[in-house]
Amino acid sequence: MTDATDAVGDAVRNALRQEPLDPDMFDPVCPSSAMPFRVGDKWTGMIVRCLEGGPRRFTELRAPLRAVTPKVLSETLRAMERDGLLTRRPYDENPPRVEYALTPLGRSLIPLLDAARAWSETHLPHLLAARRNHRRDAP
Amino acid sequence: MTDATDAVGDAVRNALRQEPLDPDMFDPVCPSSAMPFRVGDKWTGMIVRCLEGGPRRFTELRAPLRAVTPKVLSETLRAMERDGLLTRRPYDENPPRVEYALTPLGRSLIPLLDAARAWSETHLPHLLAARRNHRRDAP
DNA sequence: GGGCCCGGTTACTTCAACGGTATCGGCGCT
DNA sequence: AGCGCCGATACCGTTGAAGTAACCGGGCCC
Repeated sequence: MTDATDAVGDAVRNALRQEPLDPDMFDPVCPSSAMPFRVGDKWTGMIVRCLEGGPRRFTELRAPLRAVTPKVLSETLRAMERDGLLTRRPYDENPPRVEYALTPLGRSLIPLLDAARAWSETHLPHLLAARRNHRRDAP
Repeated sequence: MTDATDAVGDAVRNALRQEPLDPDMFDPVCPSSAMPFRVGDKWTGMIVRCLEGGPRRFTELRAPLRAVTPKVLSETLRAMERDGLLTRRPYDENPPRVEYALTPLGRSLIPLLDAARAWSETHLPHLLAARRNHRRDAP
């Protein structure tokens, strides 16, 4: 039996903050290996996608970015903060809580990511087919 | 990424066999250091721009891409050929002549490059300013 | 026969990104 | 007392892209 304050807290949380990120939101096969473009560092584009729906904390980001180690995630977040793509906001609580949120500048990358994804949906199969044929033609 | 596209462009170029590429068509300061995205390898985007107006030969490409060494240019071109982004066409002449031309797949990247350039024109100054401020705030 | 030109190739080195493992500090819980 | 949570940081190793320097083959011209 949950008590009323907890229910309110959950409601607020769900209003301000979304459902957990899908751990499978990124296809482990596709990313940097095949797509002929990249936004920022290896993880930048995926982080923007994760923050698209609202702020997230460090460990929330680790779920969908399963392969990323805390070191690399921390480095990438810092670089993005330095470039004004996101803000880092620590809360004085315990256990510690830090929230990362996109700035308008960070959000401005979203159309670019959309364009890249659209390109991939249309053309990436051609690219991969060309790659396969080439291997067959000139080994 | 600055370039030397002029609206007069394609018709004239295709009819007359184009003018030499402008050796200064790429800003040596801007490219990989600042822009938060890349198309393919370091040089791929610039090569697409160079071939946008029609086929070019190896040494023609070396003029605008001043920093590129023959090794890297050769590697990049072969990777792009493998991926179906361009075709390589050697002529049986002498001195040897080889022409590289974009395929439709390669051309399909142009809108993406345009979007990236548009982003840069609008937002890159903000990013650079944020980077400067950050250095000032937390040294 | 000794240059030159074009379109490369080969061998070696450098450098930054990325990754792995281990550890920390502060607090609360049992 | 000891453990675990969260958000990191330190140290070190690997990898792969990129750069440097030198050379090559084959015609052509002097």
